Amino acid sequence: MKIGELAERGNVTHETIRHYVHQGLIHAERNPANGYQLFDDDALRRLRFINRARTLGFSLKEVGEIFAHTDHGDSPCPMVRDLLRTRLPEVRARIQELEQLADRMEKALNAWSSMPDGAPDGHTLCQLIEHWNDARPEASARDAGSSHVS
Amino acid sequence: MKIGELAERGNVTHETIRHYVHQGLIHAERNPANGYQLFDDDALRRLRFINRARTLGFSLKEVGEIFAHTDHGDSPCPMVRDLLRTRLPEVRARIQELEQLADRMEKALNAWSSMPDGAPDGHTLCQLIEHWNDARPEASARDAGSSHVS
DNA sequence: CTTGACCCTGTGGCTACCCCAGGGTTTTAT
DNA sequence: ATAAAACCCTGGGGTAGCCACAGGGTCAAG
Repeated sequence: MKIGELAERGNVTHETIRHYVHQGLIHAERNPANGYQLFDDDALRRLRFINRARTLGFSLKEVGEIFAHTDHGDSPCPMVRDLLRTRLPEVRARIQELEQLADRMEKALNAWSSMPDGAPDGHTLCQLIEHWNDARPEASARDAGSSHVS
Repeated sequence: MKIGELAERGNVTHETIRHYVHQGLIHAERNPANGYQLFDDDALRRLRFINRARTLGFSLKEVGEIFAHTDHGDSPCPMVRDLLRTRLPEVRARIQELEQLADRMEKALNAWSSMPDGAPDGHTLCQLIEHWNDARPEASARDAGSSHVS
């Protein structure tokens, strides 16, 4: 099948497939007549595998490692378990960070509802933010960097 | 002050400052003798502002827009409120996504604890993942893409 | 035989930086 | 005075997972 059909059957865009091919996750033959990529059922199987792995939080790089194990004749399952066990607490930590962020946002909105906007005076950037109580005196700016919405 | 001092006082690395300067968020004079960047108190004020804005979930681009308003003589506060009101539900949605991801991971780990690894047979990639119940029959692969740990 | 749908390569963009190379300058210690 | 340490510069590449072009060639239907 050609890239468009694979994309449709795998429920992704053709750019996604091109990306996976470029990353070496999916292999393609070439039609020598026109240079088109030709995919077989194994490509579709890999594509669907990638989709599943990604709903479990695996990165493309990790998927590549899984494929490398399998192609080498080794069972990747132990590694997969390990990865998941490592990743789960990270996800939970990320959730906590985001909950704290949501908290800060909510508190700021509440506090600001009773504050005037303040006109710019050449030294003030935004009254609301500058006079807002950070509530995290210990936090460094670099820690805060990871508290972002996707 | 030079970049190192500004970095220290603002609790960021000098690379971060170079990044902000490059993005036009912080302005610097130049010492014509050696090309070193020279920062004043306004730079420090802006840097601290950026740090605070980022703990509230604002992106650098948004900070840039806030600065543009202020530099133009307009109060950015209404925009800031709006941004936060828009962003808060997005953060909450992201939290839910991650909670669902954590759930899937946990369920997979539990299910797998009683499953054999399975040896590679040339058609199987990873038994665990391929025979795992997705539990989200409606979900498209593209939706799943946003469910990642930072 | 043309139009539209499909395919190609290659590049740049997105976020918020980090890291490195390869080189100048300034400060501090001896 | 000088040498080492500490600081500064520019510019480029890397990170994750694609998307969006530009500027083409190819193929199927009417």
